[in-house]
Amino acid sequence: MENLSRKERERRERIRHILNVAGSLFARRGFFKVSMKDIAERAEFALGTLYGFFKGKRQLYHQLIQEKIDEQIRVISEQMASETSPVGIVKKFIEAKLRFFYDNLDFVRLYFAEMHGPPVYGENAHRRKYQELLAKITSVFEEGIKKGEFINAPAELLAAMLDGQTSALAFSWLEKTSSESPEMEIELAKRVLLTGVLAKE
Amino acid sequence: MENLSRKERERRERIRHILNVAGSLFARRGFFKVSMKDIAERAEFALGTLYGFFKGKRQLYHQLIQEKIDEQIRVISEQMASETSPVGIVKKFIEAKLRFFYDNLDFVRLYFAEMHGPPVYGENAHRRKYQELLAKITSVFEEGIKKGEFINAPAELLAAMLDGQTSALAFSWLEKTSSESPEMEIELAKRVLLTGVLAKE
Amino acid sequence: MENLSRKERERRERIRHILNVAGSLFARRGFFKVSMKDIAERAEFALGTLYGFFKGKRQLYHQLIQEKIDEQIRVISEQMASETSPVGIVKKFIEAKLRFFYDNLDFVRLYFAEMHGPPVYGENAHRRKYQELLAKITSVFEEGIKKGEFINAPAELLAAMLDGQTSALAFSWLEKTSSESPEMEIELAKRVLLTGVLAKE
Amino acid sequence: MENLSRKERERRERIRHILNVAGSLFARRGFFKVSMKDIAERAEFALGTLYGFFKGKRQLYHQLIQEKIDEQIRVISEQMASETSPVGIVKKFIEAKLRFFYDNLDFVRLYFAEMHGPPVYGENAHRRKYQELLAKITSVFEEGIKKGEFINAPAELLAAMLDGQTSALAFSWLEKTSSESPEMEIELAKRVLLTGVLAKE
DNA sequence: TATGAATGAGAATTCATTCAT
DNA sequence: GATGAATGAATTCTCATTCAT
Repeated sequence: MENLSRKERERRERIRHILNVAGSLFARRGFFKVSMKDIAERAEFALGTLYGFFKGKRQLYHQLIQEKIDEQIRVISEQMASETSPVGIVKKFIEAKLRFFYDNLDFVRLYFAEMHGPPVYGENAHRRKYQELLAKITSVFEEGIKKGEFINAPAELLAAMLDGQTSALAFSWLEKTSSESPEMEIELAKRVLLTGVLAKE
Repeated sequence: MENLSRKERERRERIRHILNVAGSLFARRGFFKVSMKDIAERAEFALGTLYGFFKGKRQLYHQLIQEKIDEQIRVISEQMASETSPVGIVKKFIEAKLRFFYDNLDFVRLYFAEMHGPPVYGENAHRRKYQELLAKITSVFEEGIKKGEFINAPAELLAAMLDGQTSALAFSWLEKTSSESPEMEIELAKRVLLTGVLAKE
Repeated sequence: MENLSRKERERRERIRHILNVAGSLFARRGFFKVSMKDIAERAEFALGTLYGFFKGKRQLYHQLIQEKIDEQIRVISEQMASETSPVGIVKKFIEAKLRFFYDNLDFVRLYFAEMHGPPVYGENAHRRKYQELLAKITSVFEEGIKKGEFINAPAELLAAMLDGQTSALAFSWLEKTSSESPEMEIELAKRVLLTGVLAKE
Repeated sequence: MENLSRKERERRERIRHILNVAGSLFARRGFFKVSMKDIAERAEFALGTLYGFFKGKRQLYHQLIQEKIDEQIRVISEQMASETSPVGIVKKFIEAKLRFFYDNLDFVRLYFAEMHGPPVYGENAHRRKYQELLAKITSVFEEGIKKGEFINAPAELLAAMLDGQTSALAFSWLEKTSSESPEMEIELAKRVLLTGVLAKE
C-alpha cells in the first residue's frame, strides 16, 4: 500500500487537497454556486489543471461524496459489528454516526444536500448505498421486535426516525458554536430513542 | 378582504397558479435545474409575463417558500395553541406538522432543500422563521422540564430531535408508496418521542 | 406557402441571413476556424441569439450544407429529367452542375470540404445523398454502354471521372478571375468528356 | 548523405515514425480532430517529446504535407521527363499520378483536404507547389495544341480537367474495396481523356 | 398587459504549448 | 533528451432578464 512512487504520492495529495477545497465550497454554497474556477483558485491550481485530476465537475463532486459516504458507512458498519444484541447495535449506530459527523462537520451539509435535496444529477448511487445501511438498521429493529426488545412497530419507520433524530443533532452543530465533544448528544440520543422524553413519575 | 376587483382577483389566481407549477418543478429538479422558461411553459404563460408577476427567479422562489413556510408555521402554531400542557403541545406539534407535510408532499423536498441544503441565495429569512417555531418548542420543553413532565436535558436539543424525527417520517413518504393517511406515523412519532422504542418488560 | 405571418417571414429571413454569413465564413476558413462568435458578429446578432435559430454549431453547419446540396441535387436532377438519351442526360448533367456551381461559387469550397475532406462530424448524410445522384449517372452510363453509345468500361468509374472533371472546372473559378459566364467551360467539358482531347487528324 | 551519426539516424527514423502516425490520424479525422496527445500516444512518445522533433502542431502538419507533395511532384515530374511528345507526357502524368496515389492511399484524403479544402492555416505553400506542376502540364498542353496534337482549347482548363479526372479515380479507391492494381484505372483515364467516352460508330 | 426575440455574462471543457524534473 | 503535469486562452452553450411590439 505504500509502494507508491513520489509522483503518485504527490498526485494523491493534490487530489485530496482539491477534494477538501471543493468539499468546503460545496458545503458552503452548494454544487451549482461553485464553479470550477472557484475551486481552482482556492486550490491554487490553474483551471485546466483540475481536468487532469477529475474528468469534470460532476465526477469531482461524485467522487467527493462517494468517498465520504463510503467512509461513513464503513465506520458505522464496523462499530455496529462489535455488538450483537439489537439494542447494543442501535446504540453503536448512534455513537458512530454522531462521532463521524462530529469529526466531519463540513460533510454534514453535503450529506443533507445529497440525501434529502433534489438530485444534483440523475445519479443517486449514494442514496442507495446509505439506504442499504438503513436497511441493515431496519432488520436490526425487526430482530429486536421479534425478540421483544423493541416495541412492535414498522421497523423501517423506526429506522427512519432514528436516522432523522441523529441527523438533526448533527445539524444542530452547524448552527451553534460547537461543543467540545459529541458525548452529550450521543448519550441524549440513546436515552431519548430508547426511553423517550417523558420523565417517569 | 374580498373587496377585490376582478382584475386583482385574476392576478392573484395567476400568481397562485404559477407558484404551484414552479413548486412542483423545484421540488422535482431543484432550483438550479429549473429555468424560467420551464416554468413559463408549464404555467402556459409567456416567458416575459412571469416578470410581470415576480421580480425575478429569486423572488419567485423566495415567495413560494415563504408562503408555504408561513402557512406551515401558522397551521402548526394554531394547533399548538389549542393545548396548554407541555406534553399536549408537543403532541399537537407532531400531529400538525405531519398532517401538513402529508397534505403538501411536494413541499417536503422544498422544505428540506431550503432548511438543510446550501443556501439558494444569500438569504435565509425562512430558516430564521422556522427557527422561531423551534424556539417556541424549545421553551415548551423548558417549561415541561421545569414542571417535571420531561427529562432534564438541553431543551433546544430535544426540540431538534423532535423536529428531525418528524421530518424523517415525512421524508419516508416521498420514497415509499404513500399510505392512506398519516395517522399511523403520527401515533408512532408521539409514542416513540414520549416513551422510546424499548419494550417495557 | 405564402400564408406566413410577418414574424415568421422575418424569422426565415434572419435564418437565411445567418446561413449566408456562416456559409461565407465556413467557405473561407473552414468549420473549425469559425467560431459562433465570428458568425454572430458578422451577422450582427448577439452570440446567444444564434441559439434561438439553430440548436448549435453542428446543426447550423449541417443545415447549411443540407440545403445547398439538396438544392443542387434537385436542380441537376430536374435538368437531367428533360432528356432521354444517355448522351443527352450526361450533357445536361454537365450543364446543370457547372451552372449551379457558377451561381454558387461560395458553395464550391464547402462542397469540396464536405464531399472529399475529413468528416466534420460523424455524419455523412450529405455524401450519401450526392452519391445517389452519382449512382443515377452511373446507371445512365450503364444504359448508354448497353445501347452502344458509350465505350465499354466500368460505369461507376465513368461517372466518377465525369464528376471529377466538372468539379475541377468549377474549382478553377475559385482561383482565377471568374469569367462572365460558364458557357465556355460547359462546352469544353462536354466535348472533352465525349470525344477527348486528341485532335482528329 | 549517409555520413550520419547513429543519433542523427535515429532522430530521422523517429521523425518519420511520428509523421506516419500523424498522417494516418489526420487522414482519418482531419487536422482539427487530432490532438498532439493523440499523436503522441499512437507514436508511443511522451507529449512533450513531440516538441523536440517539431516546432508545433502546425509545423508537424506542414512538414507532413510538404514531404508527401514534394515526393509526389518529384515522382511525377521524373516520369514525365522520360517522354518528349505532349501526348506521351500527358499519359505519363496519368500513370505516375495514379500510381503514386495507389501506393499512398492515406495521402489521398490529405491531398484533397489540403488542395481543395479550406486552408488549415494561412499557409498555402503546398498549393502553389502543386500548381507549378499543373502549370507544367498546362504548357505541355499548349505545346500539344500548337503542334496540332490536342484540340484547340484553353490549356489550363485542359490541365485542370485532367487533374480532376485522375483525382476522382484515386478518390474512388477510398470508398470502394480497392482493386489489386491501378492498371485498369490508368488505362481508362488515358483513353477517356484522349478519345472520350463516345463509342465510335 | 402580454409576448417572446434578443442580449451577453458566465460556466464547463479542451488542448497547444511550456518547463521543471 | 525525454517526460507529462500544469497552464490559460479559446470555444460552445445556457439562461435570467430586458424591451420593442
